[in-house]
Amino acid sequence: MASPRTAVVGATARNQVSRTGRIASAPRMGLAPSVQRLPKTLPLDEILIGDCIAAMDRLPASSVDCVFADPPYNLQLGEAGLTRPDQSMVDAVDDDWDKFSSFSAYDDFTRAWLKSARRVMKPNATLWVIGSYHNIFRVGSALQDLGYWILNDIVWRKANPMPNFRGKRFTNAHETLIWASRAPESKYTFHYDALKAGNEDLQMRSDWFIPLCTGEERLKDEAGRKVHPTQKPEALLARTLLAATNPGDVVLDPFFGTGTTGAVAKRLGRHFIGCERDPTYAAAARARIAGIETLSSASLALATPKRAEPRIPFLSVVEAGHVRAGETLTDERRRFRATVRPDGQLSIGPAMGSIHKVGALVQGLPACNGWTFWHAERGGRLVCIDDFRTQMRGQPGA
Amino acid sequence: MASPRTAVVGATARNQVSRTGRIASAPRMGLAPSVQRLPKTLPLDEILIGDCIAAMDRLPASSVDCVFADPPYNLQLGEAGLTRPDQSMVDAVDDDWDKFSSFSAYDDFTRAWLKSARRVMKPNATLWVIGSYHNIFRVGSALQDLGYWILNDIVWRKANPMPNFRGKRFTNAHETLIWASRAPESKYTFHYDALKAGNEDLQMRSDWFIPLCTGEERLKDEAGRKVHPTQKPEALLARTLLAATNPGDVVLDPFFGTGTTGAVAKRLGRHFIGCERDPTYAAAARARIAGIETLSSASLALATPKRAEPRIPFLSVVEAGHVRAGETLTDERRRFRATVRPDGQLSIGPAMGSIHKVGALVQGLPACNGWTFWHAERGGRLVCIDDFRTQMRGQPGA
DNA sequence: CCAAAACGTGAATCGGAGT
DNA sequence: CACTCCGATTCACGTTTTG
Repeated sequence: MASPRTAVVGATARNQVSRTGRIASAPRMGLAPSVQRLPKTLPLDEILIGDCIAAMDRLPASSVDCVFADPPYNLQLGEAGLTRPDQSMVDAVDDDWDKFSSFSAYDDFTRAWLKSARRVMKPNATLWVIGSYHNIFRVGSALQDLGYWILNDIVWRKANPMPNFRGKRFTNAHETLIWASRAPESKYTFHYDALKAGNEDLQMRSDWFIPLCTGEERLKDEAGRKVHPTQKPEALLARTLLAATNPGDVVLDPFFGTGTTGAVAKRLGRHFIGCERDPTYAAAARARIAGIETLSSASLALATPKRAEPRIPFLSVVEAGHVRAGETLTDERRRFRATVRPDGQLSIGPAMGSIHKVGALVQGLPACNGWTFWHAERGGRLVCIDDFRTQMRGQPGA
Repeated sequence: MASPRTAVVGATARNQVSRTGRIASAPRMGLAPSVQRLPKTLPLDEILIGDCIAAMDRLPASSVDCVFADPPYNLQLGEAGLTRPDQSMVDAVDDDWDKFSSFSAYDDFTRAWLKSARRVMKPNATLWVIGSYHNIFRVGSALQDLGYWILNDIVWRKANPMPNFRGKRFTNAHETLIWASRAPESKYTFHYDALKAGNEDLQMRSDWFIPLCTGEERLKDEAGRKVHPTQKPEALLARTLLAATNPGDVVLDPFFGTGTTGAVAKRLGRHFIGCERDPTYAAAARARIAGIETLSSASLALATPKRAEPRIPFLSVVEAGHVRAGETLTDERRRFRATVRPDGQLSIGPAMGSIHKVGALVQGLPACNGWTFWHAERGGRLVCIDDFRTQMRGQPGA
């Protein structure tokens, strides 16, 4: 999948970034959000304090490559609180930021931030949202209504979920992420090959098994209390960013919290822009991210997908002498035979055409990849003509 | 959880049912739906031909214990069709019943049938709906808006999903079920202990690993073609009905199709009411259900699901921190060295790939089990990376 | 007759560059 | 924008055919 190199604003922003990942970012002067000026350059690797909708509305349009959002879940917990079997209290999410008066109010909020985010996204950008059954259906519907195009829903299967203490329901052992492009026609980034290779050469599925954020990774204050109630595991963010962004890309997180998106983005050589209303969360995030080191560019380099490699015409393979004009090619099982012409076409009887056309013709199929279909005899063995192409690609200047 | 014994109409209906599962049902005379009379008794273990909304509106209020619904998904597939890598065509769901002109039209349809179903449900009844990312967010939002109370969202993880043939997305390897009670105050049925006992004494989680409906179970016509494009596996229905209904309960399925709900209900000693528009589907369902025998009440207590052996990708081992990105792995004799990448691939010089591919490459072999070949240094000793995988398998739910 | 290989298939929102 | 052409792309099962 090609990265969206053509988006003008984003390309400009990225070109300001040095190879080391250090960039000259727009100064933040501690002004209240309402009087901050429209930034001429993107506030890269910064945390914008204040309401995320206002903050996003001040960013230039079409300027970020990806959005990761972990919005309030609109949990509808009773007043009484939940107790464990030993009568201890469960530290539930009861923060003010998770209070909405109704589904309608939550919908208004959801549509507003999704709309603001969409303006800031480049045409080929994608967005991730995570949620639970309390809010994810509202979010998904809003996404579709606003013109986003859902690419996958992803299930984060928790290795160690909180049990259901009352025995009244199934253990709530997963959360849902929605991955969507800005529009149906977006040419989004997806590192299919890298994900497949990291999954023992099988396609990565829509169900991911990842532990909760606990232990060392979980941010705690001086008293040992968790700083944020819903801190997400870095592994989850890492998989999303590895899949859907390139090194140097800009990732926007409207609900930055304690900065997991920023931490992972920095480690993986991506840039982030965070919005966070709570200065305490933002301060924790800033300190956390300062301690992160970017991995070496060597370990971040992506495998080049086949379709991005330079195109080599079959004629060049003939011209280079790997295959000779007049020679006969066959398929792997020697069922069909065709003759190589000096102009790089194949002929079989009166029919003539490209390696693909003739391959399709003899098999009676609508299409065929001639590179993998046709073989030449070399020392008594059949060699796929794609091997010659691979060989030529290895040569500099090919 | 108490079963809804108090609901008056349902109790009456249930008392008419003999122990054998044979019941004296209201006569169906092949009348068109519009002239059928309001049944005085529930049409138990019957299939009502025609539009499900009209059919449900003719049933008495507060009369069923559970609803299972597999509505149209509103897939929005392109004109072109999808080909597999071998150029054969994918047999897509292109039936008329899955065609809607817009999200708005689909929403209207969804709200209408959910509203009709809710009237027929007893106060303590629950409803299951299955869907994919195409429709499930619309369904979930509508549920919430109509006053249903979501209890869980359940992920059906498919053992053998269709792959993504173009390498453009994550393999769509799951579907989502929503389980909701009629209202927040419903005292619904949930067989917590039975499910736990059938799950190696662990609480049943919200992610279920179940194979597709294939082989013998899949209904075929004389020509060997599948009768229905989206027949659901009986194992899926069995788990929902075992969890949320009691023997003798009445289960309503507004989109009966080829009758999986009816077949499983009968086998498990529950009653069904099916609505189906297509007489061909209904006829197939009727024949299918006639061949089902109800299990003995003794064996009903034992029906339990199995847990699958987890496959753990190397990426998960990296994400879990057992192996660090950037770390060097070697073989047992320290002849070869490779670097771990954050996406779960290994790299060695310019070459890169899965643990298996790179293991094969350095040894010059056609294949290699990377799990047993590669080792990490831990406290001066080499530890096989397979040990980390074994460690992770110990986690419940993996 | 048995083992191995080949074949069929499942709710799918599944190109992109060049002309 | 429409059209042409290159050429990349699949996993787990169950069934059927081949050796």
